[in-house]
Amino acid sequence: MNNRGRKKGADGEKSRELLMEIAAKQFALHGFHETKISTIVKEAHVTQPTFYLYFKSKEAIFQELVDMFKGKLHTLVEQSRLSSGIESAELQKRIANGLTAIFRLFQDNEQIARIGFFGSEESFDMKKKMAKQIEENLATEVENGYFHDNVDLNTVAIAIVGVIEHLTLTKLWKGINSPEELAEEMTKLFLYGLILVPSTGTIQNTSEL
Amino acid sequence: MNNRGRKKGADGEKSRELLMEIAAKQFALHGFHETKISTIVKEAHVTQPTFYLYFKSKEAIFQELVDMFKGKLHTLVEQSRLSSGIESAELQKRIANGLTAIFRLFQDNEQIARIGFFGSEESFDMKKKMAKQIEENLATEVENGYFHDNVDLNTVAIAIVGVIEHLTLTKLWKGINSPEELAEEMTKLFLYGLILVPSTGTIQNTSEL
Amino acid sequence: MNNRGRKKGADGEKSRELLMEIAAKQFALHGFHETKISTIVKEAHVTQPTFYLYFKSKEAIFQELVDMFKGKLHTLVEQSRLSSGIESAELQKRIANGLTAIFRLFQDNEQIARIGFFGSEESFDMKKKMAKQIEENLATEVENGYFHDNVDLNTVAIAIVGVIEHLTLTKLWKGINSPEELAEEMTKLFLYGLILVPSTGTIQNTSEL
Amino acid sequence: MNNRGRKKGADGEKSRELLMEIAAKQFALHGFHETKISTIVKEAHVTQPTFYLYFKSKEAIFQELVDMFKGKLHTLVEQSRLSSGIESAELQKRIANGLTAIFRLFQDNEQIARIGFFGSEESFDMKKKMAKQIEENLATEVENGYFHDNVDLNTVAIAIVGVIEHLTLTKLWKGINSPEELAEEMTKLFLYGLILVPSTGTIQNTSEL
DNA sequence: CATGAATGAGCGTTCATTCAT
DNA sequence: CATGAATGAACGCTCATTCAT
Repeated sequence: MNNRGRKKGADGEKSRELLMEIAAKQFALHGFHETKISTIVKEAHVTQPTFYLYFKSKEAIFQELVDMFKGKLHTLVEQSRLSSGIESAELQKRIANGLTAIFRLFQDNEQIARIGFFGSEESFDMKKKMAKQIEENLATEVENGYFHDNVDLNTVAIAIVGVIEHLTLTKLWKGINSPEELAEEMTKLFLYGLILVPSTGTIQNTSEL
Repeated sequence: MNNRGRKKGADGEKSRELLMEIAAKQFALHGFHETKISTIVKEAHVTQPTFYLYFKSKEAIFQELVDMFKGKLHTLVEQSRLSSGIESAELQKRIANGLTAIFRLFQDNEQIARIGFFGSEESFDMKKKMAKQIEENLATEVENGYFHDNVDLNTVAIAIVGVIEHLTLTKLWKGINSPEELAEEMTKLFLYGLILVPSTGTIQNTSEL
Repeated sequence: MNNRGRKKGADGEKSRELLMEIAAKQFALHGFHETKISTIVKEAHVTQPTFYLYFKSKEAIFQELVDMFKGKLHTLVEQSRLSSGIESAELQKRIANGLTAIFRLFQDNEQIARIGFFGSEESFDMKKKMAKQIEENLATEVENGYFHDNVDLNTVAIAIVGVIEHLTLTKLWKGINSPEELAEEMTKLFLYGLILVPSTGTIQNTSEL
Repeated sequence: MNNRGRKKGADGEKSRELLMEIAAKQFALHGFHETKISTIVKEAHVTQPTFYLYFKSKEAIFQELVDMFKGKLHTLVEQSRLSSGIESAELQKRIANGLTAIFRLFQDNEQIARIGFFGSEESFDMKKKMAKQIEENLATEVENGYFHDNVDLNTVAIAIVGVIEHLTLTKLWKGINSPEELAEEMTKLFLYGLILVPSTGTIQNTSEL
């Protein structure tokens, strides 16, 4: 006599999660405007009113997903701050570790990352904040005498974000490279540049930078 | 002083161009799907049928704008190929010039660039092709003994595209830096990296990369 | 006494059928292109989206109606084939029965018949097939020695279809004659023709007309 | 200094006729509502305003074409009345001649016939009038002792119109049979019917078919 | 005689959202 | 907890028709 009219073991929390999962996939695939509630509910085998039982609106569920990513990113930043405090002689390794963590975050949360970092209107803000933090880290390294400051640190920070972004889209999410690989390549590139220093045991042209 | 506020007998070519201009702005601002024909024609002070007098469909005008950007990019690439043939001792300058040209293109054609490079489905393709061309250039520099190949050239090329992309969005189009400035910073960064080489007249660690 | 004037929570199947009914009437009256969804839904006291709740498109509902008629016609043909197998001395009666069945079909399904037989692009095909079947029947009668073949049987078949068509439009659907009446008249006409055989003391078959 | 701005020897009467010709073709092919002014003028190499220089509206040119057919049909009827006055012993031939004339009219004026006889709202009326005249002719033949009246003459008349209509569409306009052939077959069919008179040693009128 | 440019009115269709049950 | 049924608002597009030149 219980379960009357219920569809196979309906469970509010379950439905909600299912809807979020499917919505994440759809938003990641097609963006906000091209994702249709009707598609989401169809795939979740529930009806449209059920959707509105759990989410106030299309905007609401989208924002919830964006916030999820924001949270993960925030956590990462918190942790990285800690680790950045540890003074270490192995500069390259330390930097690579930081980047690896970022790429891993993107790899493990592809869908909400797509939404939060590429599909939302807040993504600009998030990237800006990320750049800011990187800039601060860079400044520390300069102070510590590891990095020169011949290039504008904000520009460098923005460049790093741009590279992370593009490598994630074209390599990481295509399965071409692992987080570790990408992190290592990036680190080498940003640390030492492309120039081939003639090992004539003499002075090189980095001086005039 | 004639023709003021005239609706009938106006200049067709002008109407067409006006519509394109407004459409470009709208597409750049809101993307394809969120741009409404009704908005475009309202801003152009014409009615909807007038739009269809000049464009077959919403898709058609969008593609026309995308193609405009593709054309400009193609022209740029053509020219850069020529100049890249000229062997020059001033490597840094040469690279900076190439980047300056790209940033200038983006600066002078902001709207269609937004559409073609950021808003269209072809944008991925265009970036891929751009990366490919950059990779080829890098390979030449390696052969010529200017660059090392300690990092995967394709990864570098993709990184460069990512940096151009992000700097354009966050610096160039915000009016913070000029094409020349951005090009120079980028060149320095990618050529020499961030590492501060202790000028103790000794060997540097690029060797073990 | 409940449900009076209710818009929400109404019976979906009923709405669907109501829409089909009205659509049938409209298509029959004005043809496909001049029938407007707006008219249909207005008459059904629902809004346009409701229409699309039940039918994929204007084409879809039209085709559904055409198919309904095709089905009925097919069924009729199936049955008539069976009965045509029964050899009978009463040729005239048998033929009249066949025609009666056809006219009854048209009478009982006026609207979808109008659509399928007069308003659709398939109508030509259906008439052609109908003629073909009639031609086959005629050929059998010729073989059986009932009919001569002084006239081309295909022409006769087409003529019969033409007569059915026109009598349906001008007599049956105007309520002037019953299926039986029309069938009998047609049979007499096609069997014996109009000519008056001079009663020169010999037998002539016009007598039993 | 004349002809300034004129398109190649523009001549009002010529343009008008050209438009009518093309309109006739289009109306015949696609019916009234599916024929577009824009298509007509494009094919005539004139602009839309030019169309309205010669015709008040889409309805107007359509009606003009319908009237053309009505005129031709009227003329035919006039003539046939005259010829029907001539008493002749060769009944079959006389009737065939009448039908031939009708089929010829349809053959020589296919396009306006399609419009007037099949596509217009007046077509019913025209067919009704045609049937009426045929009925009168039949009545005369009955009075003259040529035809029996075992079948309702109005029904017969309508049947004849139906046959003409359908044979025109499926045989004449498909180029399968000539007016003469169709007329002869129709005549034989309607005069003598399909029945095979058993040749019980006596005369039967099927012989001379 | 003819046109380039424009429009009012309307059509088929879609989507996020909401009742009543 | 869930649904069947419905809708307001909007969108892309088309067509016959009309000015001003």
